[in-house]
Amino acid sequence: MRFAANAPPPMLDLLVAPLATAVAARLGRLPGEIAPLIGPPAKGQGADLALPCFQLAKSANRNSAQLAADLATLEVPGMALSAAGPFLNAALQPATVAGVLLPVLAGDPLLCLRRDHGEGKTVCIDFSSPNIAKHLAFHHIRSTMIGNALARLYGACGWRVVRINFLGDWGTAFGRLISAWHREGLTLAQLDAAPDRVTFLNELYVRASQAEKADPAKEADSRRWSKALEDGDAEARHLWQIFKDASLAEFQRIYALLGVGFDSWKGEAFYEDKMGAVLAELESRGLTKVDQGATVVDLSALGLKKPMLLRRADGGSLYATRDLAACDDRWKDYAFDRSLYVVDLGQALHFKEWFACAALLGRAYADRLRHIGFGIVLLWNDEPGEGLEPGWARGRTRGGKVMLLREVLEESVDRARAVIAEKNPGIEGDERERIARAVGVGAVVFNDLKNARTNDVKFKFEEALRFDGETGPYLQFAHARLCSIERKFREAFPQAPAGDPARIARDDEKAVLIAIARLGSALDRAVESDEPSQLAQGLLALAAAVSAWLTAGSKDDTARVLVEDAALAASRLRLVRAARAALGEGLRLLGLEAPERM
RNA sequence: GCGCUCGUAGCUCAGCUGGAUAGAGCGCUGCCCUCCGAAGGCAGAGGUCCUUGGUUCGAAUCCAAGCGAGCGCGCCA
Repeated sequence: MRFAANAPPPMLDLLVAPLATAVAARLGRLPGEIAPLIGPPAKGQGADLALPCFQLAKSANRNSAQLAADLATLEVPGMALSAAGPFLNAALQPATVAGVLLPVLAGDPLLCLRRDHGEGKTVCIDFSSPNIAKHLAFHHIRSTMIGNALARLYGACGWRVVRINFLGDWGTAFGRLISAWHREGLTLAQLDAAPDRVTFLNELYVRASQAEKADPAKEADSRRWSKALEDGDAEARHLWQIFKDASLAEFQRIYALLGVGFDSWKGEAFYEDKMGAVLAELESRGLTKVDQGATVVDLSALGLKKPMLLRRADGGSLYATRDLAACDDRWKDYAFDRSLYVVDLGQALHFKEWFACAALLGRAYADRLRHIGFGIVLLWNDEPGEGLEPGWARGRTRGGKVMLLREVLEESVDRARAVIAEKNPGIEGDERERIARAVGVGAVVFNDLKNARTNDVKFKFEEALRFDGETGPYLQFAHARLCSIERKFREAFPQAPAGDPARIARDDEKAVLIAIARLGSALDRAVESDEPSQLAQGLLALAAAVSAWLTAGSKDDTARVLVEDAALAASRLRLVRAARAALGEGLRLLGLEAPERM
């Protein structure tokens, strides 16, 4: 069983424990047997915890409704118990919840989003992995930000995290580029002068392809350069390195905007001379055979009907072999306990195959590999043509061009800047620019992370870049409101009293506390299922509770944080702090910034 | 043909690993700013949870079959 199956996380456990202990004592069971049965109640019951009594009744050979009624007579401090048919409901007093949680969070407000079950363990995360000399297209956001979020989520659970960008930096395209570069007599100065060096290389590539179609001699020249590059020719390698450096510099601009970094940039080229060993090992063990000139490995023993291709008929290497060689290298360097490959679901079979191949080779790491698949980006097509209905379609838009990640981010930042100028004209200059980036980028990133990763993402500019509803800016806004109240509190109460959890008495305040307490289990689920949306949904629930609470204060003066009674205000401020820290940390774990104003 | 991912409100999606009357955002209707930030909140209308069987005290959730959609299935990565 997985670790989380019957171990409630600390925060929520603090609330559940007294109930579990009391029930266990009455029934002669262990609290650890009862706690996992306690879950959220049905809506409209006015309860915070619920215990369905079916299983307990069965094992005690009793009627479930009678058992619930019996348990409802228990006395648990700070809780009102009631039976509703076969359910035991527990309504917690706000002050009780506050008394349990606020002192813990005062010590370390990030504790609600920290776990330690990854201590001493290492996870490798292979993500983003673009091809060089090509643009980061919009769809690259998926691998990049899912991988980034997972890296942070694992980190929050105590794992040592190795972030790997497995660059696509090898292939025949480079022979073509080198050939055209020479033919056109280009210089490094010209490349560096380009507004976008990847665009420069892209256009060179397009010209080269067209030229080759018209002239076999040029095609032959490309092939010569490809061969030279493979053979380690100094000039070819030098130019290849220039193309690679220029591409990485452009990538880094976007990674910086997204707040993403990597520990390893070893790409495909690095493994070019390291695949022979893996192939030789497979061959020497008699696991391979030759079929139609290609070298394949039979995986039928592991339930895969078709063999996997290891080497082309012309002797060229294939990327399954490259993945195996890279994995051996990572195992040697990091001795990982888990290794994630954040790659779209279209490649599921490829991963299944080479994972099986690793098992066949008896690799110790074979069962530590996980393919983290995700759905594709679909774009709305208004004019499909030929009488087809408008609808969601894979692929390109705007005249057949791929949508670039940078373009989408810039458009979103522009929109955010306009909204800030309108709603909060007091924010100007550098600060406005910084916040526009945080909000605009955050909107795009959260849109990508809020739903299950295996779903396809349906992208419409107007809808993905809106800032109302369940969006990144919605979370950021709730955070900014809390920050604002903290600022005003410091002005209004320079010498504030300490605050007392016992003064927390409102149901909407309790709802905020419970939403915070549930974040820990959301983090557990996010890591165990490699699913950032689990935390995203938890944060939406917290922000909704915060917004309802704070908005109540605009109609009802007594509901405000900043009431005249300084002791009450200070008490409520402790809740503001806890919620602000939880939201801010949750946003950061997903890879969004949490501005204090917006 | 085989495999993978899906099918929940008009649209886009949640549904905490089997629990009580299935929830949210957008859109629609009606409210709430002399403002602790309306990028917000409250209320309302709106669903044979694709179908049929099975397991179970209990199924949107697990199993099987079928229907429908998308994507893969030997020299690209």
